[in-house]
Amino acid sequence: MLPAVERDDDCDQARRRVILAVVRAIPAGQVAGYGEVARRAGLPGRARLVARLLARSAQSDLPWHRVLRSDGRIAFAPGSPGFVEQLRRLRAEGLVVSDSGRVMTGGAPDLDSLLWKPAD
DNA sequence: ACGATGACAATGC
DNA sequence: TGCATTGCCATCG
Repeated sequence: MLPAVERDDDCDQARRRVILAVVRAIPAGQVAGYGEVARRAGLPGRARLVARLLARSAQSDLPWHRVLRSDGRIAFAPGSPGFVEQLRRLRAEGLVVSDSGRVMTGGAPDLDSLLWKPAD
């Protein structure tokens, strides 16, 4: 049987696991915001937690570069190593990113705009 | 306990 | 678009 009581640590680990799963679920060529990831993970308002987590966990299969700030820009300071790397990875996936770090999604391919698209 | 900090977000100008 | 302000959460010294 499972332990009668889950340690607080296990709870945190569960959160991490879900967040990473959400990030891994972002399709190549698409992006998501920190807050968006947090919400999908069932942790509304914990955008900064997502950021902290991504900073710590560097798994090879983790598409951390697809996570952007809510304004659609790379979170790293322009010119910083992380910025350069993320920019490189995003462009490698076919995304159009300005040198300033802004990702051009070609409108707003979020759920709403997709669901409202009349016909095409 | 308390203030500073950070891969953030929402709002207003 | 860009910048400043405020709110939030988790760590750290």
